[in-house]
This record gives sequence, structure tokens and C-alpha cells, in this order.
Amino acid sequence: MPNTRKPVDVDQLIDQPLFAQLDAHRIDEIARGGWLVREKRGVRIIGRGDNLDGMFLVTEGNLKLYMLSCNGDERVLRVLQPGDSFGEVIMFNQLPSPVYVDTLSPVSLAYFPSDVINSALVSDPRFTATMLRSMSALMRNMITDLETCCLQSALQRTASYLLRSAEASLPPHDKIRLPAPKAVVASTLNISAETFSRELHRLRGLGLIQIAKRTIHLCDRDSLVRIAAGSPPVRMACTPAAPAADK
Amino acid sequence: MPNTRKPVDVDQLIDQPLFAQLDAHRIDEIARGGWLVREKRGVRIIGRGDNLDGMFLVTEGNLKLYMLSCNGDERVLRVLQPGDSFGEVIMFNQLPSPVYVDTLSPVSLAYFPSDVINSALVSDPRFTATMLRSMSALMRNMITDLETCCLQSALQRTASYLLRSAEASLPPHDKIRLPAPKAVVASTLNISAETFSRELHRLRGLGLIQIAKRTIHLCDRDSLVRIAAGSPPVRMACTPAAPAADK
DNA sequence: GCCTTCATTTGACTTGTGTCAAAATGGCTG
DNA sequence: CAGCCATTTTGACACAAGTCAAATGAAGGC
Repeated sequence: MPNTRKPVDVDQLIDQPLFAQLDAHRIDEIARGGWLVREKRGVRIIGRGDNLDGMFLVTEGNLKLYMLSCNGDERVLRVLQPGDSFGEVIMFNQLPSPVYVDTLSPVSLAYFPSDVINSALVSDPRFTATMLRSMSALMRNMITDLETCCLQSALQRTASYLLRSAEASLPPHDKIRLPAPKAVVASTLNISAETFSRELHRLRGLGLIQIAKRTIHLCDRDSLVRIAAGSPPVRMACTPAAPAADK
Repeated sequence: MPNTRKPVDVDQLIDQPLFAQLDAHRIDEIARGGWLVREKRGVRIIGRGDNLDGMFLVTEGNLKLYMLSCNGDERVLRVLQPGDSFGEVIMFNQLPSPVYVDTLSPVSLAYFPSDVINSALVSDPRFTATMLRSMSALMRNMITDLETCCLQSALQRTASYLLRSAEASLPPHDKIRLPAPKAVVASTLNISAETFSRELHRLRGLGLIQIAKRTIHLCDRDSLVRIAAGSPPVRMACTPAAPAADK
């Protein structure tokens, strides 16, 4: 489907985790076997049901990997960023894609046909090992996702989201900016925009966060951690004298 | 951890999908590198946080692979049956297990240390291909799981489960046997045992399936497909004269 | 056979979240 | 500054699914 076949620049590959183990010669070979694909924002790269005999590596921009329900609302599984790859699963077992991938910004992708990847796998055990590790890491993330969305309440999910975002923010790690309208973030957490708003304000009511439009300040990280871990939210300074027994 | 080191019988491996591509010599090599583990029902094989430098292949019996929520209820991810393998993810990226694996019946497992697997991967490209395909299939299942549990109703999940199971059953594809007690299957679908029972009997009431203890017979695949796809369940032969407009 | 134990079904009730609708807020443009 | 849009908040309500509890059914042991 990619009609322009600009060559892949070797420099774009050597830093990528997927190729880090390979020697220069082999990277060169892989680079010559693939080509660059550039797309603007809002373009579908893979649709559900599509076949694909190769895989992509993101070199610039970001994309969303998501599913659609029968009534049309979407569930984002991952946001793909430079260094991430996608399409391996479709390529390796040669079945139509179960997910959609759309660009969220202008992107530049390296595409590699399956025979290029396969011959690299055959001739370089370290590449195989890296590929298996990368797929294992993916599995691990999916498991975490399933865990989050199946056995945590809306409040827990909100709290863990805040903690994760803070983790990924600049050093004081206590101020985060939502990367999108609240409705979109909520969808990422698999809850409605209204519920997200309510839970956020509940946390504010407990004194754990401050909300200023799309910027959120964490005031009490420990309590957030406790909530994310499942302990019932505790009102500020007055724990009841006689806590209920466990059972 | 396995203290008895009974050798693996080669005959137990040649039929397994994971080893089907290998020639006799290599299978023999792998068999000599692993050993048999037998356990009775209700034994934990892997716990969350455990490390594992190898992988298992199920040769007899079945097991559940699951997670626990903070309040202790479990969410079964997969029911493992003969021919299935587990532990690859833990082995390949060398991190503690995120999941538990318990036996559901007396089992017999073949265990292979990572170096045995790795040397087979290095020396046989077809084994590598099979391994990658197998992990891709796993990923695909996880995606389906997430889809099922995030954007389908209990009835839809039940219907799609039946269809998927039928797909994987013997040729007429209309009779399936639940691989575990209903409560375990229900947990796989992320619904309570009670709800699972109710939805199953709802489908029976609609004339779409027949239930005989743990065996289920599909009578009307098309309707099941429609339900799984989200159309509201339609009573058997008497659609009301004036169906409500869509909105 | 009978008894114990586990699995399944059924009913009544509770509860977390979603939905709908309206009000409040904020940002932007002319 | 007024007016208009999109976003966010809040309230009232509905409903799917979970929980608790009891009844029933199946399976294995002695």
C-alpha cells in the first residue's frame, strides 16, 4: 500500500531498541529492504480486517492503536511513539488485523516486508532474542491493561492514571497536564467523561489533588497510591475509632 | 523447584503444535534437556512475583492462568490445556511473573530450562517461526479478551465465547464442552458465575442453544453471531408487528 | 445405599457507572 | 464587551451486573 519508496536512513534505525543488538552490516541490510512512509495527522494506517505482510517502526510522531465497539465508541489500547513497532502480530501469524491504527500527528514510519524481517531472524539469533523480548514486553503490558480495566474501580483507575502521568512528568513529579480533553483521557481509562470528572473531584474533596483547568497538582502521593491499591478512600484526619473487622 | 527429574517422553512432544515443525533429532535433544513435572489438583505452579528461567508445556490435565484483584477475587485469563505452553513471557524478558498459574486437575507438565529453548531457537529457524507465531496468537487472544471485556455486554460475551469455542471444536462446529467449571469460564469472560448461568439460560430460552451439564449444543449460529455483534436479542418466531424504530 | 461436598441454578436485593439533561465555565472572535 | 462555541460540572435517574442466600442437582466415598 505505501506507494512512495523513499529509502530508510540507517541512522534512524541504530538507536531503536529493536535493532540495538545488531551489527552495522545487518542493519544496513534491513534498511535497504524497507522504505519510509510519511503521513499527515488523522490517517488510518491499519484498519480492522486488513492484512499486512510486514511490520512498522515509528521514527517520528505518534499514533493510537484502538478498537471500536459495535455502537462506535473507541477504546485506545496504546499510544505508539517513536521507537515503538507495530504490525508484528499481524505479520507473524498471517491473519487480518483485530485493531485499528490511526496517526495522531504527522508521522514518519519505516516499513519492513516480512521477508526482510524473517531473513534477519534466521541469520541473527540476537535479533530473534530481541524480537521475542519485545513481544513478551507487549504481552506484559496487555496483562497490566486487562488488570486495570477488569479489576479496578473508576476511582482506582483515576488514581493510578494520575500517578503514572506524574511518574512520566518533569522531576518534582507532582504536576501533570492532561494531554487531551478530559473525555479522551476518560476513554483511555474506559470510563465516561462524567464519571472521570466526578472521581477527580472526589479526590479533590479528599484533599489529595488540586485541579486547575487541565493541569492537576498532586498533594498527597501516598494516599493516592493507597487508593490505587484498593484501600477505601479515607476522609482526611478522622479515621473512625472502631474500624469494621475484615469479615 | 521441580525435584523429581523424570525424563520427558519424546512421543509426548512430537504431536505438540510447538514442536511439530522440528525434525526427530532436535525433538530428542529438547526432550533430553527437559523433565516431567506431575502435580495433583489445586497446586500453584507459578505465583505473582515468581521468577522462572524456563517454560512449561502441558501434556495432561488443565490449569488456570489468572490474576487477583486487591479484594481477592480472581480473574482467569486462560484455561491451559494439553498442547498449551506457558511461562515464555516470564522467561524471555526475565522479569517476575505478573500472573498466577494453578492446576485445575492432576497435571503432567514438561519443563524446559531457558538454555534448552534458546539453543533450539538459535539452531532451528522453523522453531523460531513457530514460537513467534505462537506468541502472536497469544497476543491476539489477549486483544480479543480486552475487547470482549471492555466493550461488550454479558450476553454478547457469552455468545461470542460460545462461537469462539465452537470454532475451535471438531468439524460440525456445533457442540462444545466447557473446559472447566462454569465459574472458571465465567471469570474468563469477566462476569460472575451467576450472571453466566443466567445469560446461558437466556440463550436457551431464545432457542439458540441446548445445555446438557457441561456440554452445549449450538442450534442457531447466525442468531448467536448477531447477538455477539450487538443486535438486541430477538424472540424466536414472533417478531412484533411494529418493531420500534432505531432511535 | 446414604452422606458429604462441590457445582449450578434461581430469586431478591444492592450498587457502581452510564445516560440524559441542564447549568456553569472558559475561550475565542468579531 | 457581547455573543457563541466547546468543554466541564452537577444532578436525577435507569439499568446492567454483582452479591448474598437458599434451593437444587450431580459426583464421589465409605
